[in-house]
This record gives sequence, C-alpha cells and structure tokens, in this order.
Amino acid sequence: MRELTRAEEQVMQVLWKIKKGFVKDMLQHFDEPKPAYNTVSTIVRILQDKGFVTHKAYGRTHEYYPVVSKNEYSKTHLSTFVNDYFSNSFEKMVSFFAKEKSISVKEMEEIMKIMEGEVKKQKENR
Amino acid sequence: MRELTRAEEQVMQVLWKIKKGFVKDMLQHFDEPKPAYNTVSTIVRILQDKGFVTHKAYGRTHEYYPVVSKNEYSKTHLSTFVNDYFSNSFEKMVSFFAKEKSISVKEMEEIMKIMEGEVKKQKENR
DNA sequence: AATATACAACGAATAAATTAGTTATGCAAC
DNA sequence: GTTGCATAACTAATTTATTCGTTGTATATT
Repeated sequence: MRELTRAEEQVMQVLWKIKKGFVKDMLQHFDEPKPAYNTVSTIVRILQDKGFVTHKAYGRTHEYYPVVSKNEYSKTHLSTFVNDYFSNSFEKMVSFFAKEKSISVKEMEEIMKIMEGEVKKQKENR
Repeated sequence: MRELTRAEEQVMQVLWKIKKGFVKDMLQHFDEPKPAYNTVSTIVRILQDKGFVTHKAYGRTHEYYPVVSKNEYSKTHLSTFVNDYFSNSFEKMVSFFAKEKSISVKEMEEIMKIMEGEVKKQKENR
C-alpha cells in the first residue's frame, strides 16, 4: 500500500470520519484555516488515483468514499513503524510503552483481559 | 518535537544504529544505491538545525551524535499515531492488533507478563 | 613551499508536494 | 434560450524536500 502525504492524510481522516461525502461536505470538516475548495478537490482526485478513494457520480457531481479503511491503513502504517523502531516486534513496542507509563494501569488491565480472551480463542482453534 | 522527512529519518536510523560517526561512517551503512557524500552531509546539517543531532569537532571534521534518542522519537511518533487513528487510546490500538492476529500468542503472553509486573509495581507506589 | 587530499559549507538543480486560480460544462432559475 | 451558479478537470504557481556539484580551507605529503 502506498503511503499518504500529510495533506492526503488529512483528507482521508475527514472521509473516514464522515464515511462519504461531496467535496463541499469534506470542506466543512477542516479546521481553520480551511483549504480552498479546489485544493480538496485536487487531493481527493489524487487519492482516487492512488486507490484510496472512489466515487459515485450524480450527474456531474461526485460523492467520494474511502476504499481503504482507516483500520487497513493503520495496520500497514503501524507495521512499518514497528519494523523500523522495534525490530518488528510488537512485544518490544508494547513493553516499551507500558514501562514508559504511556499506558495506564486501567488500560493495561483491560488489555490483559482482551489478550487472555484472544489467547484462549486461538489455542482452542488448533 | 519536529517531524522528520523521509530522507532525514533514514539518516537518523543510521546514526541511532552506529551511535556516533563521521559522514563517511554513516555513508557505509546505507543500502545500495548509496546517496552521495554531500547528500548525507547536507541532511545531517539540517538535522542539526532541527535539533536532532549535534557534533563534536576534531579540527575541521565533525563527528555527529543523535541528541534525540530513537526511543524519544518513537514515543512522540506513536503518540501522534495513537491519537490520529485510535482516538488517543493505547488500549484500543493494542486490542485492535491483538484481534487482528498481528501479535502472536507467544508475544501476548510475554506482554501480559510484563504488564502484570508493571501494574503491581505501580500499585505498590501509592 | 607546492601539491594532493579530505571535508564542511554553500548553493544550484531537480523533484515532489501543496495550493489555488482558470476553464469548461451542466443544471437551475427566470 | 440566456444568465448565473456549482462543480470537476486542468494547469500554473509556490513551497518544501532532495540530491549533489562546486568551492574554499585546513591538513597531510612530498
């Protein structure tokens, strides 16, 4: 999957948020200073070329949809990060942030609960 | 902390790996096709302006050091990511990847062990 | 001292990304 | 049908990032 530039990512974030929309709809969801209509229009067409977005035409106006979901994109994005910064080990990454206290006790307890469930589930399926 | 461009990040990865070095040392650690000496030299000076790197001068030649550690940078980097993609919740992020099977059972068990230790430690310190 | 070498600093050239003006077309209102 | 408006497509302009040749200077070599 190709990488998003900063401007492209901003547009994708908006589309992910609103699920679908015309350029003018997207425009509303930008913080001030809002970009020009044409700026968004150009970027969304680039995103279409890159395969992140598609559109449905109503006459001459286009309603855009994400093709790549936020989850899909975050998956490849984080994998690259884990690869580059934690020699491809999720464990290293999570441990680091746990020790750094970036993850609260409450969150850790919640994570452990979910992992227990996952571990059990995956062990059953053998 | 400022963000690194792609080229800058590559140079930082090399510096983080070798701990310190002259431009010619860094150069050796690039994959083919290696960039030109001057390219690396320019980028490392930009990194210096941005505060990611400093140098010790030996006469006229410079030995460069990272000022921002890989851990520090990865921390802000991941925080931004968690913020943008998981509404600032580590728990959401980790759960997602656990369910996606991006994290192996072995890794999860290891993570749980570390978290148990962390939770206990943090609860003691009250 | 003259020459060669190594390197930082500078700056020019190119490439990539971003921004937004201009144009053309279709549709609505009159 | 003419006018005005909305929008996609195109394109130009600008900004930012990347790459590396050129220059100047210090140091080593003879």
